[in-house]
Amino acid sequence: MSMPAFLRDRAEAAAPVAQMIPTDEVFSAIGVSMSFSAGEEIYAQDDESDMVYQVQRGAVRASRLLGDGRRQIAGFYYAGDLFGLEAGPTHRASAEALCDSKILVTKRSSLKHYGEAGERLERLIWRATGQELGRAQDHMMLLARKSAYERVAGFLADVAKRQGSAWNELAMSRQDIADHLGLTIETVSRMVTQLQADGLVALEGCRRFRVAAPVRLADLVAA
Amino acid sequence: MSMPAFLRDRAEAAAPVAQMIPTDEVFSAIGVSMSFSAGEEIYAQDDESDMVYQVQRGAVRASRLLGDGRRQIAGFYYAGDLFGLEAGPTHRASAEALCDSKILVTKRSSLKHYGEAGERLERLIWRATGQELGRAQDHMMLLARKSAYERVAGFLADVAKRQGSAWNELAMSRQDIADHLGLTIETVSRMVTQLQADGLVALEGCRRFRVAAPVRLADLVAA
DNA sequence: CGACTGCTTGAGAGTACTCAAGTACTGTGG
DNA sequence: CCACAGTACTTGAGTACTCTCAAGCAGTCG
Repeated sequence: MSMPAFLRDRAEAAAPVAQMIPTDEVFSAIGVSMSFSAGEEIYAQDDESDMVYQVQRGAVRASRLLGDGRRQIAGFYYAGDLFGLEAGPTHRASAEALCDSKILVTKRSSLKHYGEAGERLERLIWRATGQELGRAQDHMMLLARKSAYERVAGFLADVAKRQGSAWNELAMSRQDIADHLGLTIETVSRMVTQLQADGLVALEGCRRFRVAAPVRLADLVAA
Repeated sequence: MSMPAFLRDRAEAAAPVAQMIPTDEVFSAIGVSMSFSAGEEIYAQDDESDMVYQVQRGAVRASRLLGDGRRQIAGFYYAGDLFGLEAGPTHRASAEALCDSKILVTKRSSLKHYGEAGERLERLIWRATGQELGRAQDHMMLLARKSAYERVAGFLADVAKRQGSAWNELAMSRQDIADHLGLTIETVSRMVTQLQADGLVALEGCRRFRVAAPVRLADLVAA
């Protein structure tokens, strides 16, 4: 089964009672699949926000722009993840594909016409919103109280956990990482170099890494 | 009508169809009211999280502690606000009363036994969760990309907007503000002094202030 | 009135930023 | 297959902003 672990967990939690349909099947039964090429915008900041999205294949970043050009990446989303969940009349962030991606889209207000499948998806959406809020709180702690070194360590640990394999690919640029962590691109680069020098991670090229000291890395992130 | 604006908006959005019951009435019909004195803990970090809370009177802070004592205040909640919404098996934050407060509490999983009122409250909870996520994204932007001066300005503007009166009370200490904004208490103090010197706000004592230049303050916050 | 707690102010240190140069990938054309 | 251009990433030097440590000042409660 090719369904990633984090997706399976989410689906299980949503429907602990027997004969469940996997998350992506519920969504694909209702949503429309769209293709986006690398860098393409999926929705814009201040767009109307009655849509919900799920990454089918590829990776997505949700970014928020300030008037003077300062940028913040609210989060990265991978296959199976729901996004565009922030409420309000309009989206607070825009979303762009990091690489060529397939995205499922559905209109939130029309879910009620889809009977049980619609209800199930609605529950999945709310559950995902709650989890997203929890993750946002973790990220606020990281931004508010952690050093650059800890932030980059935390980010790499997070990517590694999500991908769950020995070698992990970074779908995003250093600039994206910097804007996610509230740092500059130079500082991110320096911290990656430092983490490597300290033997916590090993790089292969600049978009591929391996966690070399899982325990020490976990300690650093938890601290 | 003494219901604050932000609460009215929320209730209207949740039940645009005629004969609605105000948020606090829906909650008080189901929830149990509890009293907490200043500083008292409402729930602890890592407590089981099947409860939802609403501030009836007073003010609450949600805080998150790191192993080494670093603290982050995820948010402040005032009369009418729902809190404890972050998902997961346990709360990601603890909540404490900032002053003597009355708090409504209800068990999330038991809402289904309350018929229509339970459903309505459930919808309010989900809506509040979405809004909370939006606010969390705003706050991440503030933490990641704004200067100390802008952060404190943003915080005071936010408090003023919520209270909606000429003079505003700060229910929380400088330490709480610092931990919310990812700064030190000294820096918060310096920035407040600076904002005052620049004529953006006027202080009366250290817990009471007035916005002196609303437009300039708004510009600074938006920028 | 004095002690306590919370807030403000000051001086010096440190972390992350800015600006600038250099290096490594990636893709394109010869 | 290699040379070149363009982009992305890394490294370096100096600066600036916020933190740390320390002292002084208010507001509050006995």
